[in-house]
Amino acid sequence: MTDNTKDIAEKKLDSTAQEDKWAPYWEKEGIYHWDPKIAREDSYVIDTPPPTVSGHLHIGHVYSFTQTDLVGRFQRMMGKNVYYPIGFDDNGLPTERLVEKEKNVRAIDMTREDFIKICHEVVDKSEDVFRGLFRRLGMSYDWRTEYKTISANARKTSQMSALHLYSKDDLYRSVQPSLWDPLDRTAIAQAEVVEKEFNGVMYQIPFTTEDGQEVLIGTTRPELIPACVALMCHPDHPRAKDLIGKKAYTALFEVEVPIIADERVSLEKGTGFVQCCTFGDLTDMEWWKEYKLPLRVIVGRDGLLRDMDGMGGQDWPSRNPEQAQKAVAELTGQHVRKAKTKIVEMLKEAGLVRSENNVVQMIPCAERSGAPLEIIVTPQWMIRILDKKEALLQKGREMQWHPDYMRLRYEDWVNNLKWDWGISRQRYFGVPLPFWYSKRKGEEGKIIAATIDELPVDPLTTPPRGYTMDEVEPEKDVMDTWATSSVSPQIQSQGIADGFMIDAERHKKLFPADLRPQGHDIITTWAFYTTVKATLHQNTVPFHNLAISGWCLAADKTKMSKSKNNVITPQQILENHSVEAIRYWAANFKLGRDTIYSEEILKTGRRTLTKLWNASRLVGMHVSDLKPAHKTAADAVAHEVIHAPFDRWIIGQMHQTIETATKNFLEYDYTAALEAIEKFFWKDYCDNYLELAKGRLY
RNA sequence: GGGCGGUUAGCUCAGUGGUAGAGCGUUUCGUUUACACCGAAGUGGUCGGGGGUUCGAAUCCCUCACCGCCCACCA
Repeated sequence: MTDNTKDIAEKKLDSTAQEDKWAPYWEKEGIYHWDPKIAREDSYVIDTPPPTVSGHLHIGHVYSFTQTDLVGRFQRMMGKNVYYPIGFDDNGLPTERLVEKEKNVRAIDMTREDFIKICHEVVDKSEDVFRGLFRRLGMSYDWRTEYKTISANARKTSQMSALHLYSKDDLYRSVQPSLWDPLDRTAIAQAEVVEKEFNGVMYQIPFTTEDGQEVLIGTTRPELIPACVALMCHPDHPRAKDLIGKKAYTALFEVEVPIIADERVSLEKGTGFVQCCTFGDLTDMEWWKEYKLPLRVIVGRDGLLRDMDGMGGQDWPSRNPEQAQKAVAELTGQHVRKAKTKIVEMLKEAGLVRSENNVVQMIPCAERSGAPLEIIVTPQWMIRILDKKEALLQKGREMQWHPDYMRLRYEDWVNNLKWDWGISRQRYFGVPLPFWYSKRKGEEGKIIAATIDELPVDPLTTPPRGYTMDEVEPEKDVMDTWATSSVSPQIQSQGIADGFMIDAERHKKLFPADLRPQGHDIITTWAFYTTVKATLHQNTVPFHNLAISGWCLAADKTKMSKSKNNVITPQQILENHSVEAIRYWAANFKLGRDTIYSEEILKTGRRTLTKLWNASRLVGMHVSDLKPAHKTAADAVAHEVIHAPFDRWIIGQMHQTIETATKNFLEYDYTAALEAIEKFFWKDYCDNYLELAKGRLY
């Protein structure tokens, strides 16, 4: 008996046994291997999302990754040489937080070296679990391509990207106000900001003008009064004419500031007057830049108030230096939140709180730590994107988005960009920025960039060519993980741009990719940043198609979350359902659509699998001894072996189904393909054809 | 505050101008030598509300409501 006939003799389908049986064969035969010798036009390149190693894979991964696998398998069936890699995004802040939690340590309490060592241990362990799950799910990856964003090759590619951008002045270092997370003590990018609701208090506080008039400002951040550099007023305010150009004195500190008119001050909200501080929010920053106001930064990297010594001196002239210094002494070293309470007390004592109203405010916070953000002035590495909005929009239009409306999220984001892309992080486990600062006489502070052949490099341990470690100050910052994952197509294709190539031949075959599959939650990060990099490096799109998948939601249509105790893990489903049933479930929902986890569909999946199995058994029972004289049905028809009208009918139906399913699949509509195939198989083939065929058989 | 998506049978979802669909559930009947089930027939919907365009609207336009997501510096 052959293996096949043995299978047929098995009455009941045992999916797991079948998987275990076939997996080694697929592996051995390299069924899913990409062949570098085959031409680009006969290939199909997928830029698989490398899952972030920051916890466990969730059911959403199973959902979306399976949807991509369907497309990959379809392209393979179309005869394409499919490049379908898998990687892990295993560095950066999310990973650090996982490590800190799992090992109960804090990065700031240990040496960088020790921390990185622990990081590697934790991610290796997590990745083993990820690998096991992906294999179990039947993902048709070419496992030879497996990469990590912290691997030597990824570090090299990522640093090469930095060097290329630096060489054309699209990457620059500058000391400027940037978004700062005081809890994780690092700069963050615009995409990592989330608005959170807080109950705050709006205070009305009087400033006085040089001629003794009182001007009430509205503020929810009185602790920033010492950082005030101007008093802003709307030009149409009834008092504007009289006040503009005059000097004002801040409350309590009595520091002299100019009164400036600007339309960004609202006449309706607050008092019509607002203090401009360095920095309370983005508008402050805009005013500071536009009116070339002085810098009075009083919030430190740890969120504590500091550096107010100049208060009352020449730089910060105060009418009442003694009172100012007293207040400074009280506030210095306090956390912004405590400082707020403290200063309100002091203001009240001085009779300077005219009103207070409870308000609900939306405050920008760090996505990862949840801490309210500060805008502080630090040296950071930025990628120039604000001047390239039009090019980025154009690239967005050159790519096919599935579904198409997801493009709007991208465009909306690009249109609303407010900051260049900050990529430096004051953290530890990440790809180092490949730069040093010279300490040599005559070139102190000069930035020294690594050369390509030195990559990957860790500036902390290796000096630039021609220098000793003593002659340079290494850059300590690492890159944000998006700075690296945004070159995933380039990591795979081993090249960045002309002159920045690791393997030019391979690059030609794999870049741009055909497909980027990803979730809609990271359009403004991964899809956006990858497009930025491809635009800046090659002035091309990074991929031709985006397949945007939805989320798997809990039964109450909300996101699964531990706090709500409504999480269903991949392991749980795998215990109760076969992989095929799970794949069937994932195939039932269109791209971009969120779905509610449904046992019903899984049951239908199992039923369908059983039906397939049994139909094969029926056919196998009767044809196992046949040695077909004709390879294809069309052949057999031509030779009049198949002559009955119902034979011809089913063959016709099959061809029509193939045509429909192929058309659907080419449009990334695997759901419609499934529907067509399912109808053909169940209704036409089983219910009609096989039932009729029984009359012939028995 | 702006944008996007959704709202279709009890449930999960298809359906983008031409007589309302699938699967599950449910009802009845039939099968039990491919099918811890399978088959046949049936039940079930004024397609979220209102208005408009059209010979004709689930589908296009306007408006409202609710749900979800994305975005937003309002002191």
